[in-house]
Amino acid sequence: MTLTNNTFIGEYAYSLDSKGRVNIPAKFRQALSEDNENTFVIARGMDPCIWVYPLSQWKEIETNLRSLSSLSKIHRTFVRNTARYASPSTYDKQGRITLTPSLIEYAGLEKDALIIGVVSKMEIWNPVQMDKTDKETIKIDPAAYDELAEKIIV
Amino acid sequence: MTLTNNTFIGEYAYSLDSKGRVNIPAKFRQALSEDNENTFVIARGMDPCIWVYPLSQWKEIETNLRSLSSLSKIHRTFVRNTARYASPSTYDKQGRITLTPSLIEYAGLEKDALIIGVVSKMEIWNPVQMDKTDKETIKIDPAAYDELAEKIIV
DNA sequence: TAAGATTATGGGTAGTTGTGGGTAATTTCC
DNA sequence: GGAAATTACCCACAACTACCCATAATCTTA
Repeated sequence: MTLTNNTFIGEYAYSLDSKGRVNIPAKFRQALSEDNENTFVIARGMDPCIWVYPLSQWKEIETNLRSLSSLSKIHRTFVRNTARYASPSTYDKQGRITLTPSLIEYAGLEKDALIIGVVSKMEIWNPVQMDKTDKETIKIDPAAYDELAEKIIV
Repeated sequence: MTLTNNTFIGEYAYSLDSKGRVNIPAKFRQALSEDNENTFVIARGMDPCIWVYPLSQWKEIETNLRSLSSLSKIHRTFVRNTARYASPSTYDKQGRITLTPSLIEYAGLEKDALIIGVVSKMEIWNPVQMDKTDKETIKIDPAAYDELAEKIIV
């Protein structure tokens, strides 16, 4: 069963091969709408992981970035840092995309890669780093977290 | 007699087979509206059990998740943790859904599975864990419990 | 109560998916 | 311009999953 177009949920454990390729879960590939032409855009995540957008979604981000003024220093910095490490990547016949060395280093990826669907995009993590981040999560304000849950979970 | 669409009440004892499949009670399948295409979404419950949503219900949650900003750390964490363990599952010709190993482990399921209808969704429990949770329930503030009861029970 | 239908559970099989590696085309750099 | 390195594309295999059928128990209905 495939969910709504361009929606990604679930967690998958894959491995990064010697050529810097990772598999995109079959379910995610099927969820990708036609107009993306089998292409994702990989970029630095806000957390130490790689963000993988459907091409169409990235284009929206590009549009938003265009609207930011070059006169503002914070805008310039934001646009630069967002665009700088982003790179389109089309998956091959086996369903793999190739990651850039720069992003592999940023996410601290080695052999194992955890792919997590976060609805509008996906994240690629080093499982060790994900564990570490999970443990820090516990320190998040539980009240604020519960409040969110109440709003979101019907 | 079938209740309102997408409403689940009652308790059923089933077994988990070697392939990680459990039966969905026939009554629950009949209660599922057409637009769900025989599909549920299984996810981590707030208690140590599996939550099973009708697909349409999950889509609402997804929509809500999409509204959260990736710029906020707590939002990112919330979206990740909600989507991460969720997985759509269409029941087969025999009326069974397949659970993921990760969720089976989370709910501590072994051979026996208790399926409980909790109105808008259902829960899958290890009966032993359910017992334990029942006993802890006694510790809940009775005043708060009564207050709720008065509001809800006509 | 008996026959038929439905339901719960088990297992087999064909097709799909994930992973490794090979080869040809392209790019880079001296 | 040519060698080396990189990239893109292709094939092959092993593991897994979704789908199918079979059977026994249970429920429904005449």
